[in-house]
Amino acid sequence: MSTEPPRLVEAGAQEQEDRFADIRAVLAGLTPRERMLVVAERLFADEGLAAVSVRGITAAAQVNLASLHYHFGSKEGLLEAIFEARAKPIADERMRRLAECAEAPGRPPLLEQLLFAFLHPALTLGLEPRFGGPAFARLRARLGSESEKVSRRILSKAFDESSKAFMAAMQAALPDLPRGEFAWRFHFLLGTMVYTMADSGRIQSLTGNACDPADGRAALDHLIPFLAAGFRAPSIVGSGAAP
Amino acid sequence: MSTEPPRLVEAGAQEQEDRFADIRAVLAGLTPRERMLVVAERLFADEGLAAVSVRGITAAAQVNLASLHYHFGSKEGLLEAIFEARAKPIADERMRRLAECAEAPGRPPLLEQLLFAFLHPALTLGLEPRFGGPAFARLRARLGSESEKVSRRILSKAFDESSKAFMAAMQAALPDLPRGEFAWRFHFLLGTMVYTMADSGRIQSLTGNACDPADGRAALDHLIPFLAAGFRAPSIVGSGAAP
DNA sequence: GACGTATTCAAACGTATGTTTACCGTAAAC
DNA sequence: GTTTACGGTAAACATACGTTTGAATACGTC
Repeated sequence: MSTEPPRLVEAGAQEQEDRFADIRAVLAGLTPRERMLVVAERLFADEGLAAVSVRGITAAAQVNLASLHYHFGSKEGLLEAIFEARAKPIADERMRRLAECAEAPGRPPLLEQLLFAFLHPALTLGLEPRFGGPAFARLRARLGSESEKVSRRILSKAFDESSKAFMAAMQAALPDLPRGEFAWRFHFLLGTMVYTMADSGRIQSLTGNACDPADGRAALDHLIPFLAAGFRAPSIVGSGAAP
Repeated sequence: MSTEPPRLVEAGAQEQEDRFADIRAVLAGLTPRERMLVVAERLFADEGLAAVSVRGITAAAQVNLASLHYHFGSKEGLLEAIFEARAKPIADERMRRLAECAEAPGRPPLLEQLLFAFLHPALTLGLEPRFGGPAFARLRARLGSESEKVSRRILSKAFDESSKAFMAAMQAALPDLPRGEFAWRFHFLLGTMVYTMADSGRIQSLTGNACDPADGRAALDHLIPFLAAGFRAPSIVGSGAAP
């Protein structure tokens, strides 16, 4: 935000206390293209899209500046490539688990089963620490409040299909809930999920680390009963108790 | 993200289809300092902190470039001034309503009353359309995923006191809920609130405008029963039903 | 070994950035 | 009537930005 202190050397060229020391060994075994993907994912998640420069990315990935445009065409192309690599597996896994729910004997599937199938991939997949932990989750959360056009298109492309499939299944599991009410509650579901993935540090600051949103498993354990109860709350527009 | 087409004139100097046409008349009656506050709030909310330049702000506010640094010292100083002007009223109103809840005859205050007192100021205050609608709400939501140091400090300063007060009161209204479980659920509450304030357009894209998060009153009506049910869900760690 | 494609590289291009400087105009205070 | 303080202005400063260029290198194929 404020003017950076004048760089002594070419921008981003020096080591700057290597932020990727923890995965330097992993990075060394990757191709330049893959290195850029991994590094940019984490930098975007930590600093925001606009705050990260292509020079910063290429320096951290230890590749030449022009390599980024050679492989991805532009900074935005790099972002799309990250989503291609990370979001698709999550969406695919969601669809796979939804199919499993539908095939299970006791139909229609329980609300809790659907919530788990929807949330588990997002909150735990791609969290392998060898790739720098929950970087993609934070990036996805951040994209929800970025520069509109770009991010909205990318999120739609990545998640619309699986989200809509789950909305239909959950609606079927809640036959008494009016459509409008259900839309609001699904919106709230997305809010808890995205806010957890963002791990803004706010709840830690308020409670002194009483809970840690980065712990995807714990988050799920607490989130599912909370959401299930919310979804099953009586509707505020003519409830099922109408005469 | 991609390189903007080359500007014909000095950056931001031309009209560019005046994005503030709706409040131009209001702006004209304000001092340069106030104009910058109002304009920057909306631009920050729409584009993100890093994506908005001081030239863009000063051009839109129709003040000289150097005026921004004269009044606020820096771009970051301007952001803090916006929070000073907008967040304090919200936090103050929260505390006022909390005191009202505590004084009411039927104590302890109902969970729903506390939720309303906490959420209503955030979701409806500062939405006066004369200042360009829910700009501050979107800005606050966006700040939750911005460049860490800056935003975290600003959010803490603005909201820690009132949030902690409400946590204590809500905990008292839920005597059977373990502290750790409550922390998670308060975190989820923040998620639904922030995501609603962000109004990312995601739910509209998924449902075809079945609900509109920018409608603070409707959001509250749906949010409070949802959250109350979630908070009252049985605890997953030893519930009250223990022998 | 020579050819052709794929990748890497150093350097530059043009422009945008946050911030500072030094100079004007105004209007109340003495 | 000069001083003082405040707000506004144009121009410049230094550097960061995304992107492009054209030559150099690697590499598998014939």
